[in-house]
Amino acid sequence: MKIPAVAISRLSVYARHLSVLDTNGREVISSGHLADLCGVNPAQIRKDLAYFGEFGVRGVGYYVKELLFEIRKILGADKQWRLALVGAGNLGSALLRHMSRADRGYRFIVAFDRNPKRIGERIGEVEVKPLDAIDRLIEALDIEIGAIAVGPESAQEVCDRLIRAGIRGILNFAPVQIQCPPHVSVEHVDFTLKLDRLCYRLTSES
Amino acid sequence: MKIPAVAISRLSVYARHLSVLDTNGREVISSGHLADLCGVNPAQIRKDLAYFGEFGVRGVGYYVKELLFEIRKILGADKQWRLALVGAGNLGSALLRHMSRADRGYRFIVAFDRNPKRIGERIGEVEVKPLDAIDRLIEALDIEIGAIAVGPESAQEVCDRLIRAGIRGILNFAPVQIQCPPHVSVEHVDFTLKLDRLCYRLTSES
DNA sequence: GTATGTGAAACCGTTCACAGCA
DNA sequence: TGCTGTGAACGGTTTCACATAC
Repeated sequence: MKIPAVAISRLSVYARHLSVLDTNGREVISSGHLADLCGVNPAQIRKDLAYFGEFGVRGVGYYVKELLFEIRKILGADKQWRLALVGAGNLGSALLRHMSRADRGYRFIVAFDRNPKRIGERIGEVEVKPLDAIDRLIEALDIEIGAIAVGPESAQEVCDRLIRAGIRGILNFAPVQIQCPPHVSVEHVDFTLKLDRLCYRLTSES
Repeated sequence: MKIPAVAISRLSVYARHLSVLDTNGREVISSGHLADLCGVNPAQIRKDLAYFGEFGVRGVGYYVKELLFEIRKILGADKQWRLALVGAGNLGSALLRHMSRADRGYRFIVAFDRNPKRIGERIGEVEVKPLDAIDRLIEALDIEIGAIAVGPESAQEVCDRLIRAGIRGILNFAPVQIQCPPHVSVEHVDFTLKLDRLCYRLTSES
């Protein structure tokens, strides 16, 4: 069955709120209450969950711990993912430092950069390696996801290189669309598009 | 007429490609060719443009310079927007440095931070001010958009403060939904949601 | 002939409303 | 009684197909 990508993002949001609820000692929650917290329709939550099975108890609701566990399993968040960063500039190094103190399921293992001055530098918990090391290290370090934080002009080249090295998941921060074979998944993160949207609304609504 | 937000983001993408085409000296382009470049359906481009008027010539296509100009006008990208950053940590300072060398229509004018150690520091082209200065400076500096790059626990408070100071557009990098009155527009940028999506696909497609 | 602009059709995601079960 | 799970209705976006204009 085909599951919409937005539904997956909503599951992440549900998981975040469930995690807080669990920490607060809450044991059971209804779709209605969770929907209020997440700002969505109750039926939406039930439909999203129905893609994957039946996790609730009729007349009662969902057991917080159990549902959180199940959603984590669905999302693949029940393991540690090993990431590599390409491009240790402003954005890239911010990512490294940001994630090094995150207790989540994501861990940057290594970073690559073109600039010789940065090679050998330590940022957060990782060391910066030259681009040529990609082919060797991606496999040796068992990296599963590549984050691209280089300029738009070299994003495609870096992408090709990562794929050649065996990467199947790419998080692209460069403001360009990237071409990939179908066995590779790409997610594009581009806050300038969001900024443009904001400005459009500020322009048109006044 | 109600225009879908995704349509606006597509206009941004069209504009990017048109800009490159223009630089390369291209004068005319058809929806079919532009669609190939942008990875969308040709009818999609025509429909998106039709929300705002008629910009093409039948049998010919679109004049690149003219269409680019019109889209920029629609998006409100024909002016310089004045931004303020709240939260000059890893992500925040990366944003400042990143945007200070961007020749786009966005300019960070000032940054705010809670941490006394950071007050007075200069990052990129702006100086870090204390949070209390928000109320006064947002108006004095004629800031139109606030970017929130603080932790999830203080995002809502910062948001309220910005709105009280007169901000009508917010770019939220904190991984929480934010409550706002209807006259304020918010865009949420959250790469961890994208990362979760990636992991879901890597998990389920194997 | 060629490519736009646009009603109609197809598609997809969301919400409703209620049957089913604790 | 109360809340989940789900078929059906709804609403919105994308794509098709063709009339229209250069």
